[in-house]
Amino acid sequence: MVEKLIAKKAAEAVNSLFGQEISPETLQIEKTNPEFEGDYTLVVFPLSRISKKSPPETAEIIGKYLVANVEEIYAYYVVKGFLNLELKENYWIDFFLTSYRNGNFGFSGSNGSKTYVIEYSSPNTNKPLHLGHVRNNLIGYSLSQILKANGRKVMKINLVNDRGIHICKSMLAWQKWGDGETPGSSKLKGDHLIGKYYVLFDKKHKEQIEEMVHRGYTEDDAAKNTPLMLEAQKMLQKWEEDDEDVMAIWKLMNSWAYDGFEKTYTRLGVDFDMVNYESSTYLQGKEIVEEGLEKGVFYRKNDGSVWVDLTDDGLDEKLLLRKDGTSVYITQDIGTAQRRWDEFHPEKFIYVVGNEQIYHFDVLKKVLKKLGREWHDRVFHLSYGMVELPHGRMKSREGTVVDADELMDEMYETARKTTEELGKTRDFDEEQRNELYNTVSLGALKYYMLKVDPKKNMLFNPEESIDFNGNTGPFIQYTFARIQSIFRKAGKTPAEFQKELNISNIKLTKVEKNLLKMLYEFPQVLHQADDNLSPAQIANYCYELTKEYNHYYQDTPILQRVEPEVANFRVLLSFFVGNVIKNAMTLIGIDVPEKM
RNA sequence: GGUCCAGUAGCUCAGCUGGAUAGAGCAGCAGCCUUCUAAGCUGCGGGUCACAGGUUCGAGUCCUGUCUGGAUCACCA
Repeated sequence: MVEKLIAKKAAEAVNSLFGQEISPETLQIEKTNPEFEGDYTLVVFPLSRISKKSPPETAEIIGKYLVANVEEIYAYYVVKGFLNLELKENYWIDFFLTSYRNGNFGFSGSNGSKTYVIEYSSPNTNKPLHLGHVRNNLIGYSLSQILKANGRKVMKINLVNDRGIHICKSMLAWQKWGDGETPGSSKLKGDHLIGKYYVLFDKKHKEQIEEMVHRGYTEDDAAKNTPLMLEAQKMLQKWEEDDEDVMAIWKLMNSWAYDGFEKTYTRLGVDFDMVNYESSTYLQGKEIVEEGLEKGVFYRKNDGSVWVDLTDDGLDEKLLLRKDGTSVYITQDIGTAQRRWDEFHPEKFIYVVGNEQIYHFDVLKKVLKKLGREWHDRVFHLSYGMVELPHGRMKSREGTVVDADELMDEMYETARKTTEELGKTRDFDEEQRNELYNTVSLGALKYYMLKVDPKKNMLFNPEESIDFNGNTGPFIQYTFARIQSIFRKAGKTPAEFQKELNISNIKLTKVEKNLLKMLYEFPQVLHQADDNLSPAQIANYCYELTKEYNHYYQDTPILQRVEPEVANFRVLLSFFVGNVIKNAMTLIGIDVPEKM
């Protein structure tokens, strides 16, 4: 990286000019603002104390030194306290020559065996996936791609919530009013069928509440004691006792849910290395609670329940085991964390879970620390914000949930209509069309959701999400497709251009240099996205690069009407840009079409 | 009430560890297809970076306080 080199040399300059040792890391090297001459900027304000001269004078002296002593630097320009350094054009050309053919430019090879465990998706088996899950899945999948690109070993885990009272609700409703309906008989996707009965339960439950309130119950009492609710609780008990009939329904209905989820995942393009089920993990963690009791970091109340006191850490007392000895949510997470540690010794445990659970993960970390697990600080909760709709939050009860499958259907339909209106697919066959509409609609959806910083709440505006112009996925896909069309037009492959490449007389245009600089940054962007666990940084980089390239494409002849030597370079530069776009888009889970 | 997060153009969002005159897209207006794909490009208008202090040569960025919005503080998961 040149920045490092410049910093090192600048430190040498300070040392030899002003007789002061200074470490290169303390120097600020930045990209030069585009409105000024130069490529990199040394901020010299802090140095004027050392030089005992004004910032511009200091910059002047250091600039002179650097041009004289650093081969790569061609010229310097002083603006106020900023020393702008221009590299020799050769530097960029060399970069181009060494990198443009590298199909994995920016990606690190595998470095070591450190595993990153990333848990995401984590659906409930009582209803289909909705928009919130979509954000979760896209973030989780993209992060794992980014981690891999940085050479990490990644273990993607889906922890399915397949037990509990909410599951019993849909089971009960189906049992009472389902009349044997199956996905096959109803032509409904399995998860949707189950969701239907979950909603039905809620409806009937509400009717009963209303009726009881009429008879003088308070709303709260009624909600806990409707015949339906009592029956659901009884069902949960039976489930825990392994009751044969209940187990049979449970297994049957869960299998429907899994079929449905599988289809949604496949369509979304996300996957997992491992699936855990809460039904088999919910008992874990109990022995660790015992251990905590022995160590004296937990305590038992008179009724037999077990607690941890986190008031010294600014939190509250937290229940770890109920008085009847059964475990709660946190108990289970303690257990699964321990199991993941034993199995993988992860470098990091990443949990992609909504920000409403910040407190829960705080507790988890603190409890692990109290238990003396030295790996407690490897637990990282990637808390993403809510997805809001123009009219407020999604609420399943009010029917304002955006269903994942329906959403993808609608996006597909929009992609089809738009594409046909533009007349882009006249020479496509049926399969090619289908593939393109899928690619474009998913590209739009994924980009729309990933370009936003995960931790922020975001607004899902249906009209904007299906927009294919401007800062959108299809905009980037389109640019990639245009680049590919250059090769079709030329009737030559990149390899053939490469053979004829002769760069000795090439003079870079301003935009070409900009493009090369942006490409040069890609590896750093990739590191940054890894550091910050932020797909949004990749998405935004893609957009910037694409915009710059479109600018180039618009007013620079690339293939035609230029001398062959120049054309060769420009075509291969385009190829390089295309490759980086494609690779970067892969990191956010988006495919790019050859033609659109 | 405690804790956490957010507040940047009419709308949706960038702005990485403090640096130069705060950027995109959408929406609005005006232009560009005998030329490599117009899902593109160019231009115009649009800002008290919630507010007030502070630190600093320098603050949208850091600190303190206030206001607004959201989340959370279950023997639910």
